[in-house]
Amino acid sequence: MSIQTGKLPVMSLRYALLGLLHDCPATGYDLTQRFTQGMGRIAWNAKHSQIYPELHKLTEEGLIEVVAEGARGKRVYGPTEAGGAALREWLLREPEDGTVRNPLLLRVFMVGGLEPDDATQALERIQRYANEMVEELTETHARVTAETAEPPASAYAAMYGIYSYRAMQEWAKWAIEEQRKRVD
Amino acid sequence: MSIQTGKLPVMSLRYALLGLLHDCPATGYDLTQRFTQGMGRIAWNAKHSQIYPELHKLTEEGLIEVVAEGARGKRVYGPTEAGGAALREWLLREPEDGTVRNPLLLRVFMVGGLEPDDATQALERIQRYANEMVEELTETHARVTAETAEPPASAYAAMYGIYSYRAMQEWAKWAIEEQRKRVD
DNA sequence: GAGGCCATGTAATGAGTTACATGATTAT
DNA sequence: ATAATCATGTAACTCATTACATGGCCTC
Repeated sequence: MSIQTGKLPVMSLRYALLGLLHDCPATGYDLTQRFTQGMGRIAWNAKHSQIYPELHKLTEEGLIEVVAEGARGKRVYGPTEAGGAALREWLLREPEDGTVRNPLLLRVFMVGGLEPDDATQALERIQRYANEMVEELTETHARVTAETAEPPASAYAAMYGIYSYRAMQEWAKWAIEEQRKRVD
Repeated sequence: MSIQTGKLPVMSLRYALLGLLHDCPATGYDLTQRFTQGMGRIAWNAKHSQIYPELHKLTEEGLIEVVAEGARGKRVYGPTEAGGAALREWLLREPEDGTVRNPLLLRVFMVGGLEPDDATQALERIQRYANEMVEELTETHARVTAETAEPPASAYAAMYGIYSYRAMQEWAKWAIEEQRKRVD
């Protein structure tokens, strides 16, 4: 039993990869796609240039392994026993809340820097954006749940997105109302 | 008229700083506090080690200036005309949606990697966490709006947090229900 | 055979965190 | 006096993005 002295490194990317591979074995290319289409929009993103080296490290450490090979140097990875254990251990750990980052929100919280009319327009744009995202994610969720029986990370992510963009709509409505009050 | 070839650098930090200084002139120390207490939890965070150098750069570029000095080398910054213009320009720009990052969500979307019981417990923990956040942010919002007349970035951020953590509660309820279905 | 997608990798640069470092002021 | 908070800064390191680079496979 070891005593925790310093902080654990975050390294969420490796757990993101372990989690995605747990849902379904995949190539680095597949994982890149899944990031940009699914979870990348909601919780975490990574580019192939970061994914490939991380897959190598995880393989060296025995947390994942090549489960199939194919044309064009294709390598399908899956988690090992140790990898599954590492994932579970991370999931059950008390979640220290790491850094949150959302450039879109940063932008809208700054509307105080605009003239009231411009601010209202910016907020209305947010409403429209939230509408679009709810629609898009509703489709995504339907597609993802149709494909697989169990709800994997992407289904959870899509549904979370639906709830949270609805919240964004409500917030924008509230904020527009606030703006209206300020003008009067 | 120039044609955009490459991508614009993101540099959200500088706009975060410009926005916060627009709400109210502040020192690097103040800004650090505001990040960790307010918006840092919801949209963007930065440490003093990143803030101070950026304040220097912004000063060199004439976007902010020292509006007051005090004891202990204290320097209060405020935006210049050019800084205000740069902020407005950024706010009105079509928002390309930059990378979102939320380690907490990443974690909960991975509950597929757990046994049903453990998954349910993890989701219940999320519910409790969301409850706490709603309470905390309700207080924050009340305090922030009491202090200043106009709603600045921190008030918007707090209210957004309230809506979005309520969404998290609803999502967790849904996810727990899904888990229950899987067990049957 | 040409264009698009699949599939992998590395190098250079930029952004962010942790750790190191210092010192004045204020409250107890 | 001594601890907490105010206030600033730099250096080393890690993490993430962009750009560079290559080549096979598949469809039209």
